Amino acid sequence: MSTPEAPKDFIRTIVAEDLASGKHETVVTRFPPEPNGYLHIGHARAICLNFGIAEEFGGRCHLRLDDTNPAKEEARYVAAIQEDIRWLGYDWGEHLYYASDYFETLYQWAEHLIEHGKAYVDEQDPETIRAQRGTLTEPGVESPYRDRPKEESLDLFRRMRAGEFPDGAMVLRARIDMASPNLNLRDPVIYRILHKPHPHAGDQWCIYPMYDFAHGQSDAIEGITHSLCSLEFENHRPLYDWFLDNLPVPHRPRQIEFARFNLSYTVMSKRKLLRLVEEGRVSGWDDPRMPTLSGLRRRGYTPSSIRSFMAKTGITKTGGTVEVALLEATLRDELNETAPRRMAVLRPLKLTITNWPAGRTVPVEVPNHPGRPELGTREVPFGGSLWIERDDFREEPPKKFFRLAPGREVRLRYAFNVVCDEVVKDASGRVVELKCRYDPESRGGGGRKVKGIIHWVSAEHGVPAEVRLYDHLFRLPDPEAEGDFLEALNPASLETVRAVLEPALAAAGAGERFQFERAGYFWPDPIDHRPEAPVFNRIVALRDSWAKIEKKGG
RNA sequence: UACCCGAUGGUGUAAUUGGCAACACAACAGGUUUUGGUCCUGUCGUUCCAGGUUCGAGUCCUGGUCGGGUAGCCA
Repeated sequence: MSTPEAPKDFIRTIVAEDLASGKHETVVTRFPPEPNGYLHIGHARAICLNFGIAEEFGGRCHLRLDDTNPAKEEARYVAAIQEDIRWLGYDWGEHLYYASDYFETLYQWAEHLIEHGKAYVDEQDPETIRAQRGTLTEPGVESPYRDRPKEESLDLFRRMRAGEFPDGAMVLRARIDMASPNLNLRDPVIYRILHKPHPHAGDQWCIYPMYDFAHGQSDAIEGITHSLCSLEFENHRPLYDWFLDNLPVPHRPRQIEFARFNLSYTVMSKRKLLRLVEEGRVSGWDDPRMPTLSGLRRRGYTPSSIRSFMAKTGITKTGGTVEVALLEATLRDELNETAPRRMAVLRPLKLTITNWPAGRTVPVEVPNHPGRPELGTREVPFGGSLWIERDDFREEPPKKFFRLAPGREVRLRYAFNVVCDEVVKDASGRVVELKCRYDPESRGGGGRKVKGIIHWVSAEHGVPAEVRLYDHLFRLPDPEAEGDFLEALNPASLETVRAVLEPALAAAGAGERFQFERAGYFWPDPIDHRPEAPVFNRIVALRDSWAKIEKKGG
């Protein structure tokens, strides 16, 4: 399942070298999400990287829930995380781990540090500890407890575990260097008291290790060779290595950092996504406009398009913003190849053929994919009463508009040419119907060549449906550029229309993706669609060069 | 005026590790087409700056500029 043309990035280069030099016999990576929220497309990069490398080099990739903080984590996220990773196409086999399963070992290692004079219990309150940490330009101040006898620290630490002290009463700190220019090395807190049951470990702990004291050690326990994380952990690497240097770990992993990525027209932080959900700006974590994997899945994105997108954007240490246009182009590329074509009228306008024999219906043979004849054809019923796209008619056509207008001729795709003779309006002046004349000689493309070709659905046979037209959630490339990102929300990110589908679409099965000709790629909404009440989502629109021409001319 | 990291078209990545700056997306111009889709062709760069080494520098050296990260008992 490896993604084609995967670029050889600096991390893969390191892995290849470590394998070639014999430093490692096999590569072991891990994807370590904290179960405190839903996975988004930013996580997909880490997933594709870690699982991708394991796959390409014949190693393995572990799924590890990084659950060291019961105050923020919930068991319900674990299932969602697994579902998202599987959906993306990756499998951790039996290698499902929890950092919390290592708590006992971690605890023993903490005592080991104390016994070697490399950790101490600090009874100062959080404010004092913070004040003593110093600033970016000034060194910190040593805690008065820093040099207390190790026996005393050991006793206190054991009593911390036994639950003798309330939350915040004291912490265990690594004893490193309060003057280090790297703040992470200024005697970091490694254990805190938290009288809170743990979603995975249950109620056996009331002290919990901090990330820094858990991550590298977990890597070591699992035999991880390359521990890949995002750039913001770069400053933590010296600490990561310090623990490995000072603990009797069974293995030596290496941390390598890569740049996180940003996508234009969206936000990625869990906090902001949560706000969208909580304030009801979207329908939930799986709203098709959300950059979450569950949102993209519901929207209709294919996992392969996301993997391929990740391969195209590559892995570097340069922070940047990828244009959503690339994601969309990647999806279109795939769907153009694979999606069967259908006709659907999104904003229906009645077209009546005045010279069509009353009550007559003829089947029109239509290819399922013009570029792939092997996909066969289907019959679409054609009659004298049709729906066409409202946008395909202009009473006063602008320059370069070559669709229908009074007196103009267009081809009804795969069927006949028609000329518009009369425009019918209602009392308010709104166009409600076009009366046209068809050319019996023009069937299937015979007769005059015309510039305009439009799609249609027989009014008698068409199936009404709700169609949800999704657009970017934000109207600015960088929603957080200025002020509140909510002000950048795109008011038109969802438009729901009452459309009419060609009959064949009524039988669409779950998971089937189609191109609605001239409109875009669509699929039945996985939750709301029912055969008797169809609901389709627009996954992505087709490129629309007429819209560009019109925008320029207007 | 701390420490760490980064800088190549509008965007994201390449460049045989010192040898003609390449690919994709976007934009623009044209061609093909029973989807204004697809497909095809073309256009779009002082490789952050200044010096230096070299026959030759995106790549090496020195200095600078700009951008990002870091002061949770979050991860």
